[in-house]
Amino acid sequence: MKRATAQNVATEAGVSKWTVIRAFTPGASITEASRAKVLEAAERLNYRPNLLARSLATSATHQVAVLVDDFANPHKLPFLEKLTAALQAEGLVTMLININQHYSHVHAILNADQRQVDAIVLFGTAFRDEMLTDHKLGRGGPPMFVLARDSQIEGVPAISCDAVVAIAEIGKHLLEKGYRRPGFMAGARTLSTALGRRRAFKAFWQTALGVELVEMSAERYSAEAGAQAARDYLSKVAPEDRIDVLMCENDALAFGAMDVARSEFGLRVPKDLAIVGFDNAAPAASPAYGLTTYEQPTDQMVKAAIDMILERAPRETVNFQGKLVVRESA
Amino acid sequence: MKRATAQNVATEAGVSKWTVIRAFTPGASITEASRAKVLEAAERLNYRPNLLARSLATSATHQVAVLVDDFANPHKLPFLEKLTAALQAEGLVTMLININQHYSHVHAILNADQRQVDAIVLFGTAFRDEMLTDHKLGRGGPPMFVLARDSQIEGVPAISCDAVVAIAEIGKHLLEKGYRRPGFMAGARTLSTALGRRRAFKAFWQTALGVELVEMSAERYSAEAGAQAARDYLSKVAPEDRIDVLMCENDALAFGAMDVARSEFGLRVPKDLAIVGFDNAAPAASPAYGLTTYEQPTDQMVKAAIDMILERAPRETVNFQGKLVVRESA
DNA sequence: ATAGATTTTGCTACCGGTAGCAAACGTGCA
DNA sequence: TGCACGTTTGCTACCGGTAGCAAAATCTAT
Repeated sequence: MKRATAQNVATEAGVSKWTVIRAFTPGASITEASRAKVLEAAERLNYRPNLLARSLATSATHQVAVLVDDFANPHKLPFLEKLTAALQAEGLVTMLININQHYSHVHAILNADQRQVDAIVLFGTAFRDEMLTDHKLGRGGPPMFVLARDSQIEGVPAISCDAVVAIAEIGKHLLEKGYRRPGFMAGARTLSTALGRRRAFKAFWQTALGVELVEMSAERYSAEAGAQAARDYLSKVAPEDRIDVLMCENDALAFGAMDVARSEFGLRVPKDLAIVGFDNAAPAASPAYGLTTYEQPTDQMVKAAIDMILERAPRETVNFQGKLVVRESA
Repeated sequence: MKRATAQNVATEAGVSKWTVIRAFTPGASITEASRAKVLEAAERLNYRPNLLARSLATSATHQVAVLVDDFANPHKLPFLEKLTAALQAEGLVTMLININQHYSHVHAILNADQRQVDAIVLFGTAFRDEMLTDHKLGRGGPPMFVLARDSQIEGVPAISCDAVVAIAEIGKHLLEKGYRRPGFMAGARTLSTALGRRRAFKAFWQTALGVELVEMSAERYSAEAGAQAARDYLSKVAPEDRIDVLMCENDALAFGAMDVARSEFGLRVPKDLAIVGFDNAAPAASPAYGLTTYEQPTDQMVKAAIDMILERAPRETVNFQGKLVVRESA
């Protein structure tokens, strides 16, 4: 049984298909009598308008592609929740695209473009700038935005949390607490400049105390990778030579690092090793971790993204200020 | 600058638009010469086919709506990762729909239907059966599937993890460990029958020892809600009257319960109170929790869902067997 | 009753592809 | 050279809507 079309309903109701359309268009010029007649016929035939056809005619799909590559970060889930809710509140639908080895940004952007999405949001994905600048992906396609990550790319505005301000606040807190031998754990080395946190943290200690940062890097942004990186460092360096505070590029890494420090090396956090994360993911608040971390203003960021997508705000990079969440770990 | 259409490319290349289409259709009847000519013209005009128009003509969008309402459960993220990856591997795209107070199942299903999705997956969402049975949503629309939850609804097959088998395994383990006073924490009371775990757990103890289950329920499926439910119970019941093992409907609840038991009531887990979860979410493996839990066979479930969507397998309810993951907490 | 204004309805053309048939083309063989 | 045959190309019709104009119907005022 095929679905009924406006034409079918029109025949059933004894009017033209344009009258049917009008009955379903709020504010259209139509008499109550015809509207009622049409709606009744539509009900009988179980008619539901075809949004695909509408999108084709109006060239607006009200679909937004959201690219994600980092499903190991628990912080992504509530963020994604807010993003989808906000999009839906504006009548937009989320096309969730999983970027991985089998499905690159190029794939994703090409596909989203051909599906005529209204916008493409790179939600914290790790990409090389060349990919977007070299490639012809930019021209003529839907507007692109980078959310929760930096972007230096012309024409691709970023909506992110100001790393310099955040790191300054974190650094100040650590300095006051008396930590003097800082370490930094980055995820996915080649792309870690993406967040600017490493750079800012390094610069902070350089300026404040003239000390050199101990750097380590995890394979990916996940608790397991963070655990492994911490394990490598701790088993390599003698207790007396170790850092006294470890800043992790995000909470996922910090959870892994804290687990290893405590359970495999018997270190007390923060007494033997203080740990700081970034994102304020849910487990950070748990007494099991009590992780000092930095909370991104996700509500503001989501709102800003939506405003740009809908052209209610200029499409240019914006940085928001988050807030330090001090807990037991540092 | 508008996007180029097949007609534009045709004019540019000096052929008809059907020849252009053929140049982009694998296996179509076309000479190498024309194909080259067309591809070159297409390149010049930066032509990209419009999948919306194709979908309209072929009535296949290769889009699958995935409904989620439970973003507080960390288990959802890796599961969603697998699901999207598997869909993408089959050329399907995920329309992620966030079910919440402002956007009901009815909204979501109506919208997805009008967008002509190829299938709708209710991914662990809590819905009342009447909603799907009463409503005309079923008829004529895309096929619907329930993933990671039970479904008694005619025509809406479920792909889930066998609760009876799972609970039997968990129960057997707890019995062997010597626990005798079991408690169960459900999420979202009105819908908790959805998972069948409570029922199975109750029946298990009834049959095995003839003991009555102590039941508590959380407002939602989240760590916070689990914490609150545990707090209510522990502060109400004197230490000597308490249960000795608490089975939580999912890990999110278990994390909250364990946090409260340890940090607010000073209980040792599992000595004073053993705790069991369900899902084997990432933090369960962390030494900070060491949660004994049950792992759903997500890979199998995803594969089964895809097979049903693509009609490679009969569209009927299937139950898979997961496996018990024993850790320190019980 | 009638002219004029206003509302309602129907129409053509279009969005950008696909399906499948018919005509044009090229080739091999008698 | 002519014909049959297979391949390539172009065509009409269609998918299910929208835009905006023209015709028809209704309303208002004289």
